[in-house]
Amino acid sequence: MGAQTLPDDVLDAYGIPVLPDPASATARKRQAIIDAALAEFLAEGYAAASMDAITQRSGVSKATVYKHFGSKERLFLAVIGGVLVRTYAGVAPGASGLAEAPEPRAALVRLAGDWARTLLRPDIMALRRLVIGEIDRFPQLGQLWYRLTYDMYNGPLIEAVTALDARGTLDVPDPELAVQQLVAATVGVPQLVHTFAPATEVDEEALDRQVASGVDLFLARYARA
Amino acid sequence: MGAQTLPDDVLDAYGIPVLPDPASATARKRQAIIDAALAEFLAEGYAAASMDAITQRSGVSKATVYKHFGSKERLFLAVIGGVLVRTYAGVAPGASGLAEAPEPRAALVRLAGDWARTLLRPDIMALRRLVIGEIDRFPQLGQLWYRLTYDMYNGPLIEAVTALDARGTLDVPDPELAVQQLVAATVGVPQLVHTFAPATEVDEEALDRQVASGVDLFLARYARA
DNA sequence: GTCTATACGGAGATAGAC
DNA sequence: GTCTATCTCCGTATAGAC
Repeated sequence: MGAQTLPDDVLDAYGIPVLPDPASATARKRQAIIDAALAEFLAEGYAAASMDAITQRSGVSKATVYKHFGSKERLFLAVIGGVLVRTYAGVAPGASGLAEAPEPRAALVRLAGDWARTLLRPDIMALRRLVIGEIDRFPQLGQLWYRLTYDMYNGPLIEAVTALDARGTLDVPDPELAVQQLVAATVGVPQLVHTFAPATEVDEEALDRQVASGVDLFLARYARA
Repeated sequence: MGAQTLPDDVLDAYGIPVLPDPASATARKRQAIIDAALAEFLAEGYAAASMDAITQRSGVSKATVYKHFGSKERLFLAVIGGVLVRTYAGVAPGASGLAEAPEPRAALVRLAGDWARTLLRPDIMALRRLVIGEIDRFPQLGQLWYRLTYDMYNGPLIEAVTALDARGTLDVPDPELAVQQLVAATVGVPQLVHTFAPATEVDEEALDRQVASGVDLFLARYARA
């Protein structure tokens, strides 16, 4: 039933022993633990997740898991924290070009749409639910999540909105609040539904309509007349 | 250390035995279990909550808990589901008078402010985090939460907005979406922060500003010119 | 570093007296 | 209905050989 441990040295087609770099062998095991732990934590939550299950999923022994990570708590922080950073690093739509876009409305719609499609991915929604549910036990993860979304999305958007204000395209007295409203009115609307009804499929047509309408809401208030 | 069981029959000042209604005695124990379970689940989450701890907090025996609720799972559903219903029933700011309010903006600001102050209560935020974190295990609670907020808030608001549209005060092509945007732009903004940073105190001044600005956002788009 | 085997406690749930 | 005492299993974590 359980995954078998593969031998670290095998013979190639010519009978030459293939000796893997020992360092990379332990690195592979470490990665296997991380993958297994992530799957287990996402499926069961922190408390119900079992170190035995993580051990079996990863194909290493329990002692190895503890040699690498010390405790369940530290394993959780390492895995979830790492996933948060890697997930957001690999996503990055970036609001960079926004301030120079010829058509601000189209650029905002595309940007918010990309962001919404990312955040609504089932794996990211599941991760978000896990982090929210464990925030009282692991406040660091809540801070990390919030800072990452802020650094990656709100921050650049605030700069872009400020630039558009200075150029006279927009009239935004409080850029930070305005960006929070824009995000809430676009991404926040479908996200709320999918937070409480995870099984619901993302309706692309409805999503486009919600995002576009949210951007129009924003522009109706903040576009210079 | 643990709470002691109080005798069900005591003597009053005249030596007359005070015989409590036996039915209400078991009802009181049932209530004690519910209170203890709620506290334990909120503090520890579902999986980490211990039936032993609930037993000790409530002052009854573990067997009694199981006689009443059968299993940990059913206890959780009964307690959290009950709290959701009771919480929302006891809150109900109600959007009833909105359609007839002389000044729609002031009425909307007051309504959204009341709603925000309710949802930002630490106990309700903690309950919300718990429900979100356990949604993969207990989808019923997610549905219940969403339906209750909808029936109590979004639904009446949609009716009010539709009425204001018919009367010519507002121009709202999609009332459901517009109400979702209004809620997101007002309540949703501070709620997002407090979801990921539970320790943060509610800043009344900032809250008033956020709510008022969200209403203005809504009206800038949907008020008839 | 990695394994097998095990220590040790606490979990959910129940039996049987009253 | 309520209690005390207990069953059984699974949890995290570690000791000691290789």
